[in-house]
Amino acid sequence: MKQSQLFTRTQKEISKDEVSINAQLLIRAGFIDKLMAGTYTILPLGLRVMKKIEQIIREEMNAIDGQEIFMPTLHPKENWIKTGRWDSMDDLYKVKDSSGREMALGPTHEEVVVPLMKRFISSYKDLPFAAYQFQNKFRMELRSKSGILRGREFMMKDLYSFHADAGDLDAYYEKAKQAYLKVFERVGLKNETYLTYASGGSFSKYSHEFQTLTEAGEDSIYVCERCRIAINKEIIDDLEHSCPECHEGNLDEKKAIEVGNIFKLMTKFSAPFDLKAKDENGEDIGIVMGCYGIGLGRLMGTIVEVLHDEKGMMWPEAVAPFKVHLLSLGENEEAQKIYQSLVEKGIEVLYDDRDTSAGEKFADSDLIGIPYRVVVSKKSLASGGVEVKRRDESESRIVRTEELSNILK
RNA sequence: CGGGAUGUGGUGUAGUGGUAGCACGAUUGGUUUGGGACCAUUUAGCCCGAGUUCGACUCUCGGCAUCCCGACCA
Repeated sequence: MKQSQLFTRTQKEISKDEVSINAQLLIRAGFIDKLMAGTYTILPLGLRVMKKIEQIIREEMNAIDGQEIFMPTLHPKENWIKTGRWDSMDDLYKVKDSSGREMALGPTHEEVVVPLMKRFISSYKDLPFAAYQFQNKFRMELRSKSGILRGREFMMKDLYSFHADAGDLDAYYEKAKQAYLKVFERVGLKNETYLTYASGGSFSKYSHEFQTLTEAGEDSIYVCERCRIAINKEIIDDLEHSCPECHEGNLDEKKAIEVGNIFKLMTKFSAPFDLKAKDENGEDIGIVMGCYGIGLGRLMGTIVEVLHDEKGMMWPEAVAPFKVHLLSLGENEEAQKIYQSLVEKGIEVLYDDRDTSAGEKFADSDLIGIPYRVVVSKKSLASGGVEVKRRDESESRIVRTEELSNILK
């Protein structure tokens, strides 16, 4: 894409109110725009990142046999009455239509997915399976904060699994756990993300969160470096301050943000909707469920919090809006040719063809944080080609133009 | 929801009970082109409402918004 055609532009300065790093960088670079506290427009560059994150998650959910669906945002009140959450969930957005009918804006989708599955599950033979979606969730946060890390409306992947018994749920839960670790590895947060024991509520001893270490986080976790796991502070006393795997007490307290969680729901939601199946003997069995969530916007924000320097963002290749940032300095015809040839080879490239100063192009390139910067100028051409520099390295090198696409493979 | 801070062009700020100024940005034109270049040009503002007052951006009250701390948070 030509940068001259991008309707967004970068900003050098940002309102002093914006103190969180993810908001500062994403807004300055034109990835997102704030509409209200906790609600953001995703702009072209930001959406490219979101779509890459989405696709990675989709591939991993498909790999554990998740079937993608898309459920509505508007939910009938009756379903929420049935689970008791119409009254008990205080961050539920309630809306009314002109006839006075009340509805909820979905903060999660058990109230939709469970009644839905009543239509399709009748036998143990229909089990197990899992369905998931990418959907905007609404939560009436009393205090949204930390840029896009805690919003009131946010994109989330939620997967629900359905099983004939707890043992089968356990097995699937383990698969989901591994799939989640894969997702966080693929988006570039492997080293900072810990499987974390957290409170399980009333139906299982512990749930698991995926916590990424960052000062911007709102949770405190205790990390066991040796086992690569952590314990949420909320349950540390239950575990007597020791690692549940190796039972050592040598734990570090760290700030972290919850980027995902997985939960055994058991029959908590299947029961109120009377979702059951027949077993081999024709007897009714209650269906046990698991749910598994990842907030996409929060994940994007977390990547920024973890991977940036004083000049801007540093996107991992897997989620970067483009692979290559091609800068044309001064007038030269070579840049345009290189751009076309890279595009023809299927390489995603943002081409800074704007008529602005070199300094501005460099600054913008550092801010936007595309993994490879390729500079075409009289100077580079005189030294034999183009200058290639990785965003996360300080040294650049001159590459002959013909070899460029090989380097970028 | 409890506490705190702040509201003046897009951003950062100055200012006085009596015509709101500067810088950056943005626009347009031109000169530039290896780290946010230069010249000219144009543009845009006192959060909202009530009160006090001859007169309120300024004082009072009430609201609203944003950010921060806490609480809450599958």
